[in-house]
Amino acid sequence: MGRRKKDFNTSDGFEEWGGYKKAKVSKLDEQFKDESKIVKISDIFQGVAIMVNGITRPPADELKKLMAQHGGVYHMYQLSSTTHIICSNLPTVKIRNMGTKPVVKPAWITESISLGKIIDFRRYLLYTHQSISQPRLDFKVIDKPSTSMNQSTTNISPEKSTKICVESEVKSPKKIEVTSRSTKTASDPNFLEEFYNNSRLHLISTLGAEYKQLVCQIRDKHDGFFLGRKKLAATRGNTTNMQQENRETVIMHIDMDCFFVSVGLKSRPDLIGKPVAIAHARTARTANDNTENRSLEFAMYEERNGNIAAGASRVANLDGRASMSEIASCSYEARKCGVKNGMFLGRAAQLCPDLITLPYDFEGYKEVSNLLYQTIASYTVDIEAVSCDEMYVDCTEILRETGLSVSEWATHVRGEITAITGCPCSTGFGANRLQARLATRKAKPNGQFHLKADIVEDYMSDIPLSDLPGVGRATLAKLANLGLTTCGDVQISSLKCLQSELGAKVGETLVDQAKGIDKKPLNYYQERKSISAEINYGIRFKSLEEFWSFLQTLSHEVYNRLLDTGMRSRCLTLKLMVRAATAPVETAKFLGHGICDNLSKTTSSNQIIGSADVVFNEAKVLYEKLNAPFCDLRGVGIQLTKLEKPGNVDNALGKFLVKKSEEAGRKIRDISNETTKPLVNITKGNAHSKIVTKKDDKPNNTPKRGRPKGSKNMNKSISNKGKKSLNKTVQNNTINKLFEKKKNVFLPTPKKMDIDLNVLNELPEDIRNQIIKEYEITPLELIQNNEKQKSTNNQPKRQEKPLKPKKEDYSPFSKLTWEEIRPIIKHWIERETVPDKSDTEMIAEHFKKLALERKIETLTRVFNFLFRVFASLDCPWHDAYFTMVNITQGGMVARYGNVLAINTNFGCCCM
DNA sequence: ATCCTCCCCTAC
DNA sequence: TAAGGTAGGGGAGGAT
Ligand SMILES: Nc1ccn([C@H]2C[C@H](O)[C@@H](COP(=O)(O)OP(=O)(O)OP(=O)(O)O)O2)c(=O)n1
Ligand SMILES: [Mg+2]
Ligand SMILES: [Mg+2]
Repeated sequence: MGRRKKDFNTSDGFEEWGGYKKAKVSKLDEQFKDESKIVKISDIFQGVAIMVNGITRPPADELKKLMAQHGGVYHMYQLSSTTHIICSNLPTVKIRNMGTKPVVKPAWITESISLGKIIDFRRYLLYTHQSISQPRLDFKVIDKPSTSMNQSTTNISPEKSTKICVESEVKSPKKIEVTSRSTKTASDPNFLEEFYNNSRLHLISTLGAEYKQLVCQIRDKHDGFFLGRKKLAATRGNTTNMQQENRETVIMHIDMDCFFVSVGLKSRPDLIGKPVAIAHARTARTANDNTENRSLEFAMYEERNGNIAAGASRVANLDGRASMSEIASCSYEARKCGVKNGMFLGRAAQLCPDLITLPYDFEGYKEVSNLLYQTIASYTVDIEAVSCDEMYVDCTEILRETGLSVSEWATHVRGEITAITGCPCSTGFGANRLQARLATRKAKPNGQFHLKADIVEDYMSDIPLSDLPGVGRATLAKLANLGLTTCGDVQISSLKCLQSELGAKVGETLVDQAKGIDKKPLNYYQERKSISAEINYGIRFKSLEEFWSFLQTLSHEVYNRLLDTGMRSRCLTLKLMVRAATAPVETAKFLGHGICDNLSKTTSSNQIIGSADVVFNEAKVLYEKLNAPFCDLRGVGIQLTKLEKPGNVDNALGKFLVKKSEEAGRKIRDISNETTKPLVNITKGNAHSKIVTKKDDKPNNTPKRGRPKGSKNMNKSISNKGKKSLNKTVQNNTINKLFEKKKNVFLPTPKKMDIDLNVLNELPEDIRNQIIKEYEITPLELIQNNEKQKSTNNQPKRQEKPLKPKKEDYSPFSKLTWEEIRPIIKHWIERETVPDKSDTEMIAEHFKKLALERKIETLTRVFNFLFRVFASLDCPWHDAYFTMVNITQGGMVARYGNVLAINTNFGCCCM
């Protein structure tokens, strides 16, 4: 308060900032080596910038008044072209957002400032620098829990800060050296690879995804002969049961018992029957005490999660030396003491002092998974993969053909799996997936159970809600608030009440579930809707460059995964975990993310993402928008959505081409929604079998593509691990190859056009649509067929994918001349009552490309034609025209910095 | 009404 | 020390 200052004061201790504003980031750390400067900055403690780029919330005047009320000092401060308001010297600063919109946050404020929310800025210290490439200012926060300086772990550059902290408190620089040497963070060059080699969650995610993919492939390639099933039927030797009519659908759920542990015990039979857990840490106590960082974080954790953790806190009773290594899986003996999968080892050891830990064996898990799936696939392909140790199986056919009872079948298949894998498993049976899963729960460990229809109702009422799939801790807490703990409780409560608490959908499914009803059929073809890579461990960036570098690595990773799936994406989301404002800088768990706010931001251009560089640049832009200081990042992820098969890009166009050939012209969208059902029918249907055979005759057009260089491959894949016992189940070479082949596992088998398109046209409409989808017949292909076989061989798609990803977007038009495209467009407008947005955009993208290629004359002809034709159409078409004009002009501006003269005046209401 | 964005929740 | 990933379902609330 001793400081009186005027607006726009650039002296007064703030010169330091002026000094930094020209500094390049790379030079910053160097500057901070001069510790006197740091101290000086710290003198400006409790400063807060409220204004960014001329927008102040609350309004400057009000802020000024507030400052006066609280005895603080108010400055307005100009730096570069940006104005900041600084409020400083306040023991307490609380500001209520009085504006009409949420505050435009300074970069370093991680709390969200919603309307009316009061923010406590007390703890912030502030300094700033200007980053190299960005015109905007970047801030860092220096956390300052108490008024005295000695506590503040100045967060300048971690090495610096640690040093300062330690010197003032512990005076043991030696320790620091040790820590900084052995600490490997995401900033290190090979972090990602090493992380993936050690991440169980990464392993089970990718493995699970591979099996989902594999099931699709097996189904596509399968010849309908199931060796296991045949053998089993033969041993039965009778066919009497086959005559049993109308057998009801029987769903089986099968799941390995404490999967990781069981695999581990294969090489440690001496530990069978003992409480065992799989974790990275060997012991439950760490060498160093970390009480200091933990107490605050744990307190915050309880505060944030207390309501839902309900006494079962993850961090309960943990002290400074309890291991926070996570238990991936624990044996049933350990579970008796209350140990659970996912629990921290330290906590588990408290519950179960005799707990024995075993290390991971990733290769072993892959091997057993593979054998599990192979075994089941020798009986049926009606499989929905759930994860690497678990699946749903429609057993109706098996039971019918072998004439076994459910329990006989269960005994048989469990015996076989146990024999082959060396690991126990459990199976549950029921009329739907829910019943099957609940049956498995009862069966475990190493058992089987059939939840029969006549007892379902009774059975359900005693089931705790926590057993229901989809009901987790948050839902459970809400239900507990309503006084509900069992399915029986839910059975007698009102739908309305549940829905208002849980939401419409969840409430509805819960009511069904409580009665044992599950309307969701098994899904054999699980289509990817998103692809992502995220790392929330080891994220500690010391400079912006480090972050950029990591972001680039991650961009490549996620883009490579996209290539692996053979899909394209139009939408990118950046996901950040940012240290919560009051959370300690050092996390309780070593290199963990600690307590964070989760932020995400999505692109909206809707353009196809054509390269890893595009991913990187988009992610960069999004990061800037999220306003999170790199030093507070604790997790980074990139997610790609709006996925489409290259065939589907055309599908947009395909829509009208398909519609064209079926005069009815019904909504195609339905097809894509019910991808599974019709396919099943087709597989069984007569009309289709011919085509299936054809397809199988010629499986070899599969483009081979390797992973671009840097990608890790260690953790990957369904390998030929399970070979040794394979002959037992050998039945079908094609299928076994799928299991062995690690290559192509990710690829959706590009089924080659070997179908006579004329035959296709004679099929019933829904089947035809399905085939078109399944075979990825591109409109281009259809076009070519329809318009007299142009050049069937130069399919541009797919082949461009390999090692060097092409930058430019794929367009089915790219190989066509305007003369060839014109009749297509004519056809389009004749057949469609209303233009489809994606069709419009696809066409427009082609024109944009022409602009970028400086094909001005062509463009002129194009738009003359379009204008003439579209003029006679109604407003939706005019809109489509404008869309095309706009997108094309985008290309013009990019190439020439100027627009092309195009007639846009239809003299119509929509203008 | 319907879509989009930014979350939160759940499962393995 | 520790390796807290990945995908889908769904809701709130604003934009259209
Ligand atoms: N929080 C978790 C949950 C699971 N897994 C891994 C290890 C498990 O062994 C495997 C399979 O998960 P399950 O849910 O099937 O659990 P288990 O197989 O271990 O035990 P259960 O007998 O209950 O199936 O996934 C994990 O790493 N972390
Ligand atoms: Mg299991
Ligand atoms: Mg499982």
